[in-house]
Amino acid sequence: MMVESASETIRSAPAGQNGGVGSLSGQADGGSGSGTAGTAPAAGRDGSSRDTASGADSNGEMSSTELLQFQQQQALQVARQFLLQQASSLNSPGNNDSKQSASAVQVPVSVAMMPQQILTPQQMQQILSPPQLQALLQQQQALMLQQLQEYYKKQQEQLHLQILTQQQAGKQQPKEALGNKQLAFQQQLLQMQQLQQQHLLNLQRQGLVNLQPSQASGPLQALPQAAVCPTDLPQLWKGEGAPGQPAEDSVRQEGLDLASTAATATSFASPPKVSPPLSHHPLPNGQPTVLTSRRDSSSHEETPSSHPLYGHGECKWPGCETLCEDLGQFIKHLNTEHALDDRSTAQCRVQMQVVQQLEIQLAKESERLQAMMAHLHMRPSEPKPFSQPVTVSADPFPDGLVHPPTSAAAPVTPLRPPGLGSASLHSGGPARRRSSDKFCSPISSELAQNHEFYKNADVRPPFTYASLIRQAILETPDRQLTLNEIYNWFTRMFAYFRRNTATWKNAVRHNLSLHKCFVRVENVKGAVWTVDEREYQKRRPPKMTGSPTLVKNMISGLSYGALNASYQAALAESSFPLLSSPGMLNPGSASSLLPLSQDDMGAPGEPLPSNGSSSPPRLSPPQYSHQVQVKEEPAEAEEDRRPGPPLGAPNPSTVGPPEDRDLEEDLPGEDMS
DNA sequence: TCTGGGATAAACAGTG
DNA sequence: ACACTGTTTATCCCAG
Repeated sequence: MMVESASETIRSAPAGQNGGVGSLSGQADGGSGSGTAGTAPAAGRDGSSRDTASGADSNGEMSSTELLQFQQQQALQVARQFLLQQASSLNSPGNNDSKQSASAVQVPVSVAMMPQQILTPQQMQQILSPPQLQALLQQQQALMLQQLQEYYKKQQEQLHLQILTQQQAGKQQPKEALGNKQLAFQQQLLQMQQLQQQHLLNLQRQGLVNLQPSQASGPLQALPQAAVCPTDLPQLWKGEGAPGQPAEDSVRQEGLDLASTAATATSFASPPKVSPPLSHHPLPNGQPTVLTSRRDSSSHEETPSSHPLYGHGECKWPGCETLCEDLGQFIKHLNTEHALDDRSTAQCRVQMQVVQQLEIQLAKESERLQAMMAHLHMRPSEPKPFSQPVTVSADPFPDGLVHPPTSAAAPVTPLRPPGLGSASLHSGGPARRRSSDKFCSPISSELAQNHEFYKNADVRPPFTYASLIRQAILETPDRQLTLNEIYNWFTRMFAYFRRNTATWKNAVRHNLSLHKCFVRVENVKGAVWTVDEREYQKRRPPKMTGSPTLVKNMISGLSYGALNASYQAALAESSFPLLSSPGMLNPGSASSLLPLSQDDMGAPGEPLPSNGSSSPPRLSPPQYSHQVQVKEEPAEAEEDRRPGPPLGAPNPSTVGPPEDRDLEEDLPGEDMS
């Protein structure tokens, strides 16, 4: 069974090229880690700080302490206003209210949803009952809330500290001329960046450290990949003038013009009023940190006299890591190396955007989750923690490093993608009876909807090899792929195949050879595989008419209760709109997926809609013949396949659907073979 | 129970 | 000799 695994693994390594995939690896756990870092109820603090800030505005003379507080508050306020401004400016174009609810946010929702879906098989196996599902949802929610709260807290605390330090140093700095307000804001920006980076680093670090077998998949998939990938941050922070850094470039160009920054922000939501914390994980330190001077509460393990940017004897400024013997030295370093300049500001902006993204996503997802839970009559509370503190963790797949969970032993689990309503994955055994696309939603749409999911979750896709291969081929411009390219597609599109390399390649080859729908064409460069759509459609007469069976599969196959069935159905309909916005996709995936929609639309071969509610596009094979009329010939005759009339116009009927066109293209190839 | 489809495993051959 | 590709056969499982 696993004989090949060794060599396969090695060979598939190159496939890693696809790998941009896991840019977010290792963050998931970070979420948990940071979450447990003991943060204070940010939400509450948040509100208070804002209020007090406004009140402080009227102050004329104040003590140094008051001044500090005032500045801090102001900074926060300014920052918030800025954020709001961004939100409105971003949304206004589309006349969306600054209210900025989920719909308006340009956030890769699908990605955002990940945390809710990415679970290790083992974990998912525990979620076979409604109560467990509920628990999972709650946990996920709690996690997100925690993250958000932590961000707030950190921002506030660090802002405070930063102000203090800057204040001290500011006396000797020329930039003092900037004025308190601006300085405060600058500091705020700096802090935000620092915080964000620290957080991300922390997440990543933990993600690597906490890679426990049962927590391979990651929640932080929720991070805005489309916007600023955590992995990109270091570059952004460091490589100031690095070309090819749009965000940064814009940042630099904009200089300190805050208003213009809005343009760079990919999205933003109103000051995330941290969703009314259904906090299952009540944050430990509930102190009103904001106004109190230094008090290291958050994840900073430093002593009271420490600085959030200073830890373990080194500067924690993004990409700095300069060693500083003591706090004093550090502060000096901070003021000299990370002074208020364009660079720092730019970094800050980047950081800010990241924070915004996260906040938006968090708020959005929280909102969604609540709505979902409400719909499902689930109570948003009830922590009901799982055995594992954090069921979701980063998905380290990309690098193919630690992928403990789904082992060959338990390669397949009930874990299902959000949008997938199909499939009959039986918990037992390696996905036997993988729903062929004929029984569930169209693979293309399904794939499109859950692209990110499959890409990051080590879940076996509920499609047959044949359908997957076909999809891979059809996604390419010329509808043809070499075997290796098919391999790459598999690994690129599915985390599962990045990990479980033992048999699938063999299976792919087997399928290519076995199914007549796959035609090997001798190409200049070698042999490529194409899809004979007609044959593919013939493969199996659509016995089932969709919904009934599908539903049955969904429920029985998964042992899910009605609740889960409906839940999944709901997910299938609502989640992962990512494909609707190609821009949110990773370059690679985006391009590869583009054809999908097309495929969905015109693909005659596409199976019945998963929901089955809609009228079956294809009632019977015959109906398809119109497209492929060319081949009435027995499925067997290989030669017959060669379009007799075909050559010139292989598929006379190829008028409509894109695929028909493709078919035409393929046919010539057949001749070649 | 039979049958068909799909997955898996493995043997084998051809090629570079 | 080896790796890759492609074909084929056998077996098992599942669903209809």
